[in-house]
Amino acid sequence: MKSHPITIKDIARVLGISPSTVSRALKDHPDISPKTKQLVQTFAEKVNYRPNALALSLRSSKTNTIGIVIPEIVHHFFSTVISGIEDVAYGKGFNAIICQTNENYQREVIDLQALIDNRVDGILVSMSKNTHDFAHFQNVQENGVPMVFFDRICEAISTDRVIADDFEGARIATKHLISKGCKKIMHLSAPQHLLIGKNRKEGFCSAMKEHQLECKEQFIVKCDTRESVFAKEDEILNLAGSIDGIFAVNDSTAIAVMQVLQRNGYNVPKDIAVVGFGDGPIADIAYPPLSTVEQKGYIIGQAAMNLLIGHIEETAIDGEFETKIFTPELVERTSSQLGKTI
Amino acid sequence: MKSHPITIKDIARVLGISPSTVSRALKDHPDISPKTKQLVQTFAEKVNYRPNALALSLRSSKTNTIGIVIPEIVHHFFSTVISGIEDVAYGKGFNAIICQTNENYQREVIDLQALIDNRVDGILVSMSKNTHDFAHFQNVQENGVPMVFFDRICEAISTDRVIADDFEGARIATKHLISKGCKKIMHLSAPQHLLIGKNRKEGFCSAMKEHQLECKEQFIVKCDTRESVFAKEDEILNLAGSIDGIFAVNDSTAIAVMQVLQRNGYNVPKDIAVVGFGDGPIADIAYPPLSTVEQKGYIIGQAAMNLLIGHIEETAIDGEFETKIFTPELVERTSSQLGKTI
DNA sequence: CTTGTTATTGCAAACGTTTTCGGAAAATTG
DNA sequence: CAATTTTCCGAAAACGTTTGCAATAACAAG
Repeated sequence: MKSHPITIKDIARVLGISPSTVSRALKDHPDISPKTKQLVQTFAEKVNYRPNALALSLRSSKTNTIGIVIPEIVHHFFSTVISGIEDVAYGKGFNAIICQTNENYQREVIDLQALIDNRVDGILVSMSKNTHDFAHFQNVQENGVPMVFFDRICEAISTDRVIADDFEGARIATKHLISKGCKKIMHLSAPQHLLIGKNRKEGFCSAMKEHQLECKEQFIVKCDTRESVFAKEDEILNLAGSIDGIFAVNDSTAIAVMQVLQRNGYNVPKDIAVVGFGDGPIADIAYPPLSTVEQKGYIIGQAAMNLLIGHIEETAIDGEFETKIFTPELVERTSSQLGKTI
Repeated sequence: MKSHPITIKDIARVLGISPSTVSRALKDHPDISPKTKQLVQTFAEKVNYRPNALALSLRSSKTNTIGIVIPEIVHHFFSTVISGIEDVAYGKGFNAIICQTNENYQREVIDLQALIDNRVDGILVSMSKNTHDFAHFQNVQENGVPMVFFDRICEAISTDRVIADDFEGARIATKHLISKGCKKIMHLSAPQHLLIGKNRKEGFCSAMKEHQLECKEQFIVKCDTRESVFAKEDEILNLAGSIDGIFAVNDSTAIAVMQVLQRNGYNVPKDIAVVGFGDGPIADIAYPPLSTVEQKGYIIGQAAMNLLIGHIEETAIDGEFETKIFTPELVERTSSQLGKTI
C-alpha cells in the first residue's frame, strides 16, 4: 500500500505508449484517436489515477492555493471570516492554508515568507496588533503575489481592503441609545492607537454631538476586556450613578459591565441601557440579551476572497485597488430598553 | 516586479557556474571550495534567493504540509483544537491546510482527495455528522498518508485517535450535582446515534446508579441546542417542579435552560442546580456563571498533531495505533450551588 | 615524468506533468 | 500510382531542485 501513487509514466509503460499520449488522452485532446483515449481512460479509471498536484503546480506556477494570515483563530469574528473565505474559495477550487500569528510580529513575517515560498496564488491578511514595520507586506507585493487585507488593514500598503465601518457602527449604536432616551452615556473604549479603538470612539462622539449631548472625557473609560472591567470596577461604579447608558467597544466588555452593575444593585436596562459591538454568539446568551451592532464576518470573508480572486484571475485591473466597507447593523435586544424592567 | 522569482539556475548563469555547484554551495556541502561558497552565498543573499518549495516537494515527495478536515471552524471547541494543532505544527515547520466540511459528506470526500492530490504529509480528521460511508478514509490509508482522528472519530477505521472522555466527563458533572445535594436530576441529551450523545448519557446514568439514584427515562429529554430548549419549553417546565438538578449535554443548552427556568420563576441554583459540558467562553458569561466540565481542545489538538508527527517521521511503529483519551475536568462556578441564592 | 591523491566542479538524471515540434503512417486526392 | 493531406503519436524540453558519478585540475610522492 505504501507503494508510490500511479503516475502517467506508469500508465504509459504498462500500455506501451508514451507519456505524452497518456497525458493528451486523459484530457480529451483531439489529436488522440478514440480508441487510444478509451484505452487510456478506462485504465486510468481502473487504477484510480490521480494527477500529482505538485507537478502540475510546478509546471504551471499555479497552485490553486491561497494563504490566510490572521491573529487568532479562536475568536468568533475571525473564524466567521475564515468560514466566508473558505466557502467561496471552495466554490472556485482553491485550498486555503491558514496561518495564525497569535499577534506575534515575527511569526507574521515568517508565515508570509512561507506562503510565498509555497507559491500560493494569493494571500489574505489581517494584521497583528504588534506589527509596526511593513517590509514583509511589501515583500509579498514585490514577489507579485496578490494580497488583500481585511479588518485589520495596513494603511501604509496600497492593496484591496475589506473593512467594517467602525465609525458608523459606533454612531449607530450610540444613536440607538439616544433614541431610547439616554442622555448621559458612558463609553468603554479600546486603546486609541488601534484603529478600532479610535474609530469607534469617534463614532460615539460624533453621534453624541449630533444630538447636542456632551461627550465628556470623564465618561470615556479605557476598558476593552472582561478582565479590565473588573479591574476598573470602582471607577465604573463611581460614575454609574450619573449615567443612563453605556456603549461598550465590544460585547464581552458590555456583558461584563452589565454583570458589575447588576451585582451592585443597578438594573439593566431599567436604570442603565447597554449596547455592545460585534454580535458574537454571546450577545444572545447574556442576561439580559445584549443589543449590539453586528459585524458581518461571513460576508467580509466572502468579499475579501472575491477581491483576491479578481486579482488572481486578473479580471481586476493591476495596480488599481478597491476598499470595501461594510456597515454594521443594529441588532436590538433587551439590554438597551431604557426604563424597562426585566 | 512581476518578474519570476530568482532560481538556482539564474544564480548559476550570472555567476558562470553550474546549478549543482550553486545548490551545494548554498547548503555548505564540503565538496565546494570556500571561495565559491562565499561567492554564491553572498550573491544569493543579495538577490534574496528563496528556494521553490514546490520543486523541493516534488523531488523529495515531502511537502511539510498537513491537512485538517473539520466540520466547522466557527465553533469554539474546533477552533481551539486547530489552535493547538497549529502551534505544534509551526514548531515543527509544518503548514496546515484547513478544510471545512460544513457537516457535508460529499465535501468531506472531495476535501480528503484534494489533500491527497496535494501530497500532504499527513491528515487530521474530525468526521462530519453525516458521514456513514468510510471508503474515503480507507482511500487515505491506501495512499499511504498518515491520518489521525480527533474528537469525532471513525470506529470503523483503525488509526490513531484522540478523544475526550465523554462518559467520564458526564459522570464527573453528574457526581458534582449529586455532591451538591441534587437527588432528582434531569438530563438534556444529544441524539443517541452520535457518540457524544450516547456516551454522555451513559456517563450520567452510571453516576446516578452509583449513588442509588434513579435514572428515569422521563427525566431524559432529547434536547441539545438553544433552539430545541425553547421548542421543548413546555415539556421542561412540566418536569421542573419535580427536579432539583439538570445536567445538559453542552453549555449553550445549559444556559438556555437556565434562562427558561428563570423566566418562569425558578431560581438557579437555589431551586435547581445546573451543570453544562464543554467550557466554552460562554460559560463564564452566563448568568449565573455556569459550572461545566472542560473539554481540553487545545491539548487535544496538540496531542493529535504529535501523534501525526510520529507517523510522518516514522518514529511511531507502522500499523500500531494509539488512542489518547483526555478526561474533562470540572470547572465549578455558581450555577451548581444548589440552595444558594444569587 | 609517471602515478596516485585530493580538491573542486559539471553532467545528467530524476521528481510528474504539459506542450511544441516534428515525423510516420494512413487516408485522401488527382 | 504519385502527391498531398490528415490523423495519430513520440521525443524532448521545461518547471526548480538535488545528487551520484565522472571529469578535470592541482599537487605530492616516487
